[in-house]
Amino acid sequence: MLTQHALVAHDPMTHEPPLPEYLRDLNEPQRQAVEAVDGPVLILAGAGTGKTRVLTTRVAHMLTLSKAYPSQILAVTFTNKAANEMKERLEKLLGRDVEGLWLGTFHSLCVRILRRHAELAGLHPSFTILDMDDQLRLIKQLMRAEEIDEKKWPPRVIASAISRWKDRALTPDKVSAADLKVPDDPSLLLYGEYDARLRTLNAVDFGDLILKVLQIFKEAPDVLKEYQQKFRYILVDEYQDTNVSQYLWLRLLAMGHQNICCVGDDDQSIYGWRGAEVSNILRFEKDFPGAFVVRLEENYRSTPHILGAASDLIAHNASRLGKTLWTQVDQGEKVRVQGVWDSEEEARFVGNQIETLLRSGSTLSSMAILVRASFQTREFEDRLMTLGLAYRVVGGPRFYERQEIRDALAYLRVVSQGDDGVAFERILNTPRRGIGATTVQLLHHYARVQNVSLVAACYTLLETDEIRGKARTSLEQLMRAFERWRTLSKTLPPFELAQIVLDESGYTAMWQEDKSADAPARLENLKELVRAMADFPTLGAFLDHISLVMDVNTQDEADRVSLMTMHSAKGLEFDTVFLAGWEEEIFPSARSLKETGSKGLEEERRLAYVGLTRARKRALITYAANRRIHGRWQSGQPSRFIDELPKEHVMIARPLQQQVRTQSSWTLGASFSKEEAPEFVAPNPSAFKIGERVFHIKFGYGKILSIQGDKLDIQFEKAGLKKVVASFVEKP
DNA sequence: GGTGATGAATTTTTT
DNA sequence: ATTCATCACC
Repeated sequence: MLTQHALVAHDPMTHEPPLPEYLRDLNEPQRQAVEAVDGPVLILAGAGTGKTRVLTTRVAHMLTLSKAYPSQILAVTFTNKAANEMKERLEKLLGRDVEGLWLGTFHSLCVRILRRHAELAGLHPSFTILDMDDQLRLIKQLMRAEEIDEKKWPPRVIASAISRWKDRALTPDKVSAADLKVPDDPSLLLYGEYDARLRTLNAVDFGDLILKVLQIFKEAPDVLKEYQQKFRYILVDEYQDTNVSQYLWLRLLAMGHQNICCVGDDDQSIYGWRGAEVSNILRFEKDFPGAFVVRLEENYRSTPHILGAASDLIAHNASRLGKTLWTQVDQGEKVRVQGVWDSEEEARFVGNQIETLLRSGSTLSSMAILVRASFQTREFEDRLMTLGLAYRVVGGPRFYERQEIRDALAYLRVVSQGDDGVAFERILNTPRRGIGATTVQLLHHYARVQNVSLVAACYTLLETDEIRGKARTSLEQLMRAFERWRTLSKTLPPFELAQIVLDESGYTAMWQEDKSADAPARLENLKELVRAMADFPTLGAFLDHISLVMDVNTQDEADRVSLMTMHSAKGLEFDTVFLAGWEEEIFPSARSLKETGSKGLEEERRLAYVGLTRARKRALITYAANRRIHGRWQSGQPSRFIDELPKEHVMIARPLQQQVRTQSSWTLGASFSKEEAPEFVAPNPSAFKIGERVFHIKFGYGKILSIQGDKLDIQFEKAGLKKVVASFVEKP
């Protein structure tokens, strides 16, 4: 079925069968992991040990040996990014396109299966997929109907409880009321109602995608058998991140042949809070007796100092399988720890370090600032902006989660699926067309009583006199518009239809008339949405795509510093990594400790491990004595993780003290008393003098009028008087 | 039914 | 500090 010529190189010196070329570049454990094609295999792949390479090579190997057709291989990842990367690298390895491989996220693969067998799960194949925002709306509605106090039971908390149950494959009937800690906890009641509501809406949420397929596998043995036979080989990436449902799903599929290969790293399990079970990877050998376990421990990414620091840190965790990363590269720099006065100074310090590195020839894109929580990126953004350094925030608010995009999509969902009540309600009165809460309530009431969709209720009630006045005319107009758009959708390409819908509905006009500062950006986003739709043949295909891929691929090649949380940094690497905000309460996060205790602490520590191991050459940890939280200044202590770092791999600098402080304002932690003097650049005092002639990259030549710290007032010859940052001007 | 003011609560991480 | 919800008033 396949030719091997291109991939096999003969070695005339030995009598061994020739080794395919792709195998020769692997180290011994990697090669073992690739060649153990049959039976259960667990690959414990430490950070930077060539995990993706092993996975892709393994698939290539199976195809080369004609072990299976592409369509008989199931490869599961957690993110769409990982799936795409795997596909690209596989095709590069094989030198051709691979068609028919079942490669994707758990969720996207489940959609594919579920669309095919929807009726078996009590769904129509056109079911819609709700995202978190939809879920929350729905739960709020149910809570209002039940008159449950939203203050006492925040809908977000209820939603997350439901999701956790689904992660653990617990349907409402399997949860016992005794599991609830507080007696009047309405979560379980709402879970039941929520699921019932989803059924009438012909909708599923993310958790359901796995759960419904699981249900089909259990209730329809012939369907399960079909897939068991179809997928002769199963590969799973990031196995430490699987939840119980996903685990059960995999077990059912692998039950017969046991040809399942899971790759993961228990030390990088950082998604316990959304249902991931480290125990899945810890007990793999019990689940699949006789499993072949390989450890990938040779690290190709970081220096020994970085690995040493990370290894000692993670050794403080009790529940782990244990690995020792090693590397052949030279020592390099020690991991540095720097205390600063407050979060503003932290941003200044990191900014200065970046500039220093730039001067020594580093690029911006070789650096990243990693934080615990996304709100921490803000101060760095401000600082980088001031310094005129290009940056990119990775994993921030995502394109398809923006309000205007979700509104636009709601219109399209109603056009595509006339009975999508969630979407319909969203845009019923957006833009304002005089359909207020009273009317919506009326529609809801009727829909619930008659057990029909919101849209159907709308049609029926329009035939009566229940709705009058402005609401009536608006509603009639809207329904007619939808019918027209629906007709158009049969002939027009999706992006043209979208443009018409947005214009005729008055949605575009709504933002055009909006005078707020972000209105132009929103209009731009809407244009971008229409552009993105051009790649899709049908509206349905587009909607399915975006409900799973909530982000747009931005292939931004520009040279920028990356700014992100440690969670979103997983899988990435940079020459230099700044690890900011290593303070108690922040990192480890107080909330994490409060909610899950020592288990939470271990997960935080793994997060620290992930953060550190992102660095190839340099890691610089900072902590601030003071930080503004919710607008209030609060003081903090250095993170316990700093104390856990081994002295031989770390250099702890004396905290920077930019201004004179009273002794009470800043006490050195016990571990910071015996340090060497800071050897890095402190925020540089201005090297300029008043009256000096300087050059600014944007404003040209000018004369310094006054100096305040690192800020200069300069009278530019062409640009006039400006206040600029000292680091941005130079002596001519 | 819409608008604007006031007051409270919020912040981990995301497929 | 910002955002969100509720309430009084148009």
